[in-house]
Amino acid sequence: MEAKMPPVIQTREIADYVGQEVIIRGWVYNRTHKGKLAFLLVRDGYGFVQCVAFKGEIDPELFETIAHIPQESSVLVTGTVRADRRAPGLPGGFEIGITGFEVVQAVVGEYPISLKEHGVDFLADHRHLWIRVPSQWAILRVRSTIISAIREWLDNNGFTLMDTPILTPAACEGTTTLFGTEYFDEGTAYLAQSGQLYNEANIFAFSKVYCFGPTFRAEKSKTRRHLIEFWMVEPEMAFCDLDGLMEIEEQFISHIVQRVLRDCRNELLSLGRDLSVLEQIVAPFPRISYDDALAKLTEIRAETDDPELKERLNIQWGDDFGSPHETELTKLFDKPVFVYGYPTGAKAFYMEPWPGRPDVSKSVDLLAPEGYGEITGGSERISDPDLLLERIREHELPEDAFRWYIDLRHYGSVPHSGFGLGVERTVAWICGIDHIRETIPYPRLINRVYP
RNA sequence: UCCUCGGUAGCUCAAUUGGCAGAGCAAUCGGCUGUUAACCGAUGGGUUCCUGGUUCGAGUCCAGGCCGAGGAGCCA
Repeated sequence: MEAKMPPVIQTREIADYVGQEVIIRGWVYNRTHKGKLAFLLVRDGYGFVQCVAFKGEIDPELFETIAHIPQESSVLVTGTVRADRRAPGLPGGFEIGITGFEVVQAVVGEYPISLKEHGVDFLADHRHLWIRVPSQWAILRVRSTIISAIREWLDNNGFTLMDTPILTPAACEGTTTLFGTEYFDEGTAYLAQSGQLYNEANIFAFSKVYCFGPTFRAEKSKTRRHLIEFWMVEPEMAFCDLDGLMEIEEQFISHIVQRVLRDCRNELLSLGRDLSVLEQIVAPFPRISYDDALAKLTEIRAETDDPELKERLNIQWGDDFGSPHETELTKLFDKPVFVYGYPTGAKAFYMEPWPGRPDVSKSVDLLAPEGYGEITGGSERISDPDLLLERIREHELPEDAFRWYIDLRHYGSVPHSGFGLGVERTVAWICGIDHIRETIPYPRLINRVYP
């Protein structure tokens, strides 16, 4: 009788194969050998598993091959799965006793990324290889799950996906600097910084919509929370006021966090994330007005003995919050907190004024806990055509370019609201990592477009 | 754009007052039956970011530049 080939399995399902012979197709992440005993830590894209070979149990030549296989060589490992508490991996606790071993390609020379520490510049230069290490692999798996959860919730809650253009005719909000590019005979086109204005048209056809795509900001920002190219999901809802907006946001964010907890437990644990912190991220979220937040900050500033913090927290009514303010505010809560009712002057032109207080807008930012800061920004939009035109003129925006946008308010205008969620900031918060550059496969920073 | 700090072996870093350029890891070879970034021994490995200056002598001091990091502003 012909010998049956063992099944090729994924390391994440290894617990189901204890006692069976299986094949793992992957890459050697680490190798160590101790005389007649050799250990390989093999990754296959779904996890990491330790494979063990004993000299004497297998062909001596094969043992030498295993004991000397260079890091990152591609291999086919055949062996029997067994549970062993000592075995590292993801999920750990299982290992494979090697019975067969085939080298697909043996790495020649040095693999640049060792298991020792590296500097950020070196790692960034080798991002194409860096994504293989467990921490980066885990972060990017969480990112994928977050994006899946975003789409899942919106698709299941009556939202229609509307892809808004990436090449746009003019400044959408007139605030940030845009990337320009030559556009045939039409002059300069700009890379989108938001799909919101288009979504405001889309809701009149589909009621609830979202766009999801890359966003480009040519700002010379150089901080741990800024990318030049980042991904943003922007839901927009007809017949929705500021309160309705906050309810949707908290349901949406809660779903994302709980879905990651369900599907990426091992990844989060491998990143050292405290899961209990994430487990309490369930709607409703606390809400605080800009006025009250400002009062709290003034209080904190008065109480601190740190002269540096005192200086950094210096703020007057009308100013937008900077990151020091956001950090101090979020320390007061263990859930994300809504800050609503920002001064009109600090926000974009299209925001509906507060009833009876024209200097305040019906705007709301959601600040993530643990100092991660703003992850969403949204507002109720102006629905009156005359007020909108007035605002466009006040902001000295090109009236012609906004003709279609004002037009929307003439044909069945309704109260409507929307927000934008920054995917990378959300990934950074949920994973508990310091810098946004690790939350996207190939980050674009002010001083980096390679690789 | 502003403020602060940094640039030495493939990587991470050390080098006393200005006095012979060093270590660990990685690579190559050898040893070891439970390693967790294994360990032990051996071998090879340098434009000290660049340009100019001071000095008998510069990785070290001075001037200018380049590159990077952290923070600020702006924002998601």
